Amino acid sequence: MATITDVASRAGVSTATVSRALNGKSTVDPVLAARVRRAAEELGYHPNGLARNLRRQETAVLALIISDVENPFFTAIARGVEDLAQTSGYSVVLCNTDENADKERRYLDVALQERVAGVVLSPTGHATSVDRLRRQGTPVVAVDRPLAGIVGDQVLVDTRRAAGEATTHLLGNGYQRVGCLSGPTGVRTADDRLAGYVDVVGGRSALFRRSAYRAEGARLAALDLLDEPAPPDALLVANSTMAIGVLEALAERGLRPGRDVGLVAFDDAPWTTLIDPPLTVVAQPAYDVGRAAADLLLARIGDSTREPATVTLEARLIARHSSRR
Amino acid sequence: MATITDVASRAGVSTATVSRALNGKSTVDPVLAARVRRAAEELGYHPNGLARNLRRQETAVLALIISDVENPFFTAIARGVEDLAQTSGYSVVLCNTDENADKERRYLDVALQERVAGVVLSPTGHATSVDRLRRQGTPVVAVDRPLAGIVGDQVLVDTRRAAGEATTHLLGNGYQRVGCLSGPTGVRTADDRLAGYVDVVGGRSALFRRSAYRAEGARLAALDLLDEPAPPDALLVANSTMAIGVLEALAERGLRPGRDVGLVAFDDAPWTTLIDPPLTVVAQPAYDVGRAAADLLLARIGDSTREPATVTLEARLIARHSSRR
DNA sequence: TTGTACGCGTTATCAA
DNA sequence: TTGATAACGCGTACAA
Repeated sequence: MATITDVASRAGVSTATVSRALNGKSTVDPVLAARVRRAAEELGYHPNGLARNLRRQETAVLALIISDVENPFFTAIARGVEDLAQTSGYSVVLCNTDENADKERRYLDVALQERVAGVVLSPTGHATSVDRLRRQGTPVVAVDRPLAGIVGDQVLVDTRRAAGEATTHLLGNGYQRVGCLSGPTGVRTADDRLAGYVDVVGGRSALFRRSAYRAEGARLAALDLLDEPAPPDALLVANSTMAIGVLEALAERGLRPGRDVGLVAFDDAPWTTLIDPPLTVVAQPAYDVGRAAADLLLARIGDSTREPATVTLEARLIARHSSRR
Repeated sequence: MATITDVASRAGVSTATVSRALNGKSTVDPVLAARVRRAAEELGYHPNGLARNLRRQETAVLALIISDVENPFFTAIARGVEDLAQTSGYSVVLCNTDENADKERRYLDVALQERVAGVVLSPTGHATSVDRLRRQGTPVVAVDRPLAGIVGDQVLVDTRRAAGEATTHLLGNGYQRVGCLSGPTGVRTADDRLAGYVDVVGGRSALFRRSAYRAEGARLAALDLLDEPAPPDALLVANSTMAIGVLEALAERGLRPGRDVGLVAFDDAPWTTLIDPPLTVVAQPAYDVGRAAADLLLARIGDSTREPATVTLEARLIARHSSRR
């Protein structure tokens, strides 16, 4: 693999000149510059990013650490982050933690060791520690869920309010016993959505189960709820992956969404309009969350002293047919 | 940020000893080793991966470059790659090219410049060039689609045969005019699936359209086909994203899957069992494709002289109700 | 077993 | 405008 030294000797100049010519920094004699470019071309020279970053003490890559690549909500965020980052010449690498604290820690280590320019993180849980990154000066912005006990940049969705609104919507459509299926305790979004639900129905009549943010867990939880002596006649479900499990559970019990059991789920996944009846959803502006996060991150990279910002975006209810009889 | 030098002076030893102690390579006096670890701990020392990789001329990260993060097929591959890579201590970073040749080129450059240990690539199209990577000695394995004109490791799915089988299945279920909706020309999987379809129906009676591997494109293409004077009474659709568009098109025309228009689509997306009627699919072993690719890549990293291997996995038809009347 | 010293490939500083 | 040279932080011959 050709190095800058090879190019230099081939062009008959110093490495310094090669560097200057190729980076277009300081001004270089056009003739020399052309010679250098030619030599580089002929040698198939590509600068070694490792050496460059080591020298410059910076990298043009952002790490995006999310908990589930298979969840459309997070992939939409990824596209948002990517699109904005690209405009500033940053590349984005995606790391999937699979809701696993160990993997998360490992990827945070990688981010630290590889000295990425910044990280966008959707923390798996309580135990997430970004201390080392912050100590080292690597900017971190939290998305979707806040970082426990840390003041810093973050982009959140007002999911509690949205959960309340969805519950009210169900009640308004004549359902009497609205239940809720939420994610794991300690995961902020799950806690918030449950809280928003409780805000409306009141603590005494709350009827809910919690499970992992997965289809299978939700299916079991839903079955459990439906088999109660006094089962719910409507369900608020905390994300679209769980919604899949809930729909399966309803099918197993021969219950029809809407008519038998009202349904509202978080996240406007692409398939929600395809099913019968179409699913009423709480659409989160995932793409915009991603863009906002990248925006905050880039701003922070540019100026580490600015005030930490919290951006809160609104979710909106899209009423379709699964929430009416 | 603490460096190895800081640790060395704090522990009262040389940097060489610190390096040895922390990497557990050569043998070090236990007492000194403990002192080193303690000093490192106190300083919050984390080795600089850039410097380390520069020195070692290697990195423990794999790049996975795919064309669509929002396609469950690719995310499943991602999990396969990741799971296998983890067992060997490699991290995986995901790059989304969005079916865009420019982005792809950019990410290939990043991979080259950052000197990743290897890359798993699902090439967007004809123009994909991995010459530079290969020249540099970075192993590349192609997944899903082969790299044009290159002999190298690859993991493919026998999608042509599967397309033929699906077509036969539709014909066998009494559909008379089976049509096909495939992806863009030049994308190997799209070409193959179309070819598999033509293999069965014969060139003269072929009734097909091609569009981007996207819902909207497929919707339009499906509408176009359905509005023909002699429209198809069954459709083979080349992926699950397109299937969404096709289902929308059918709904717009008031056509019911199965009864009015038989339907088989590639990829067993999570929602395919939720719709009514459940979608008959050609399930590709995406997760296994990912594992196999990582396996090949790791083997190649370990031994660059081994024979290039092509792994071909089989897809299987899952007959549900959208393909019968 | 430990330390000294060099080099990995760049870029930035300083003289010329 | 150009070139020699010193870092960046680490790992590893080689010598002690």
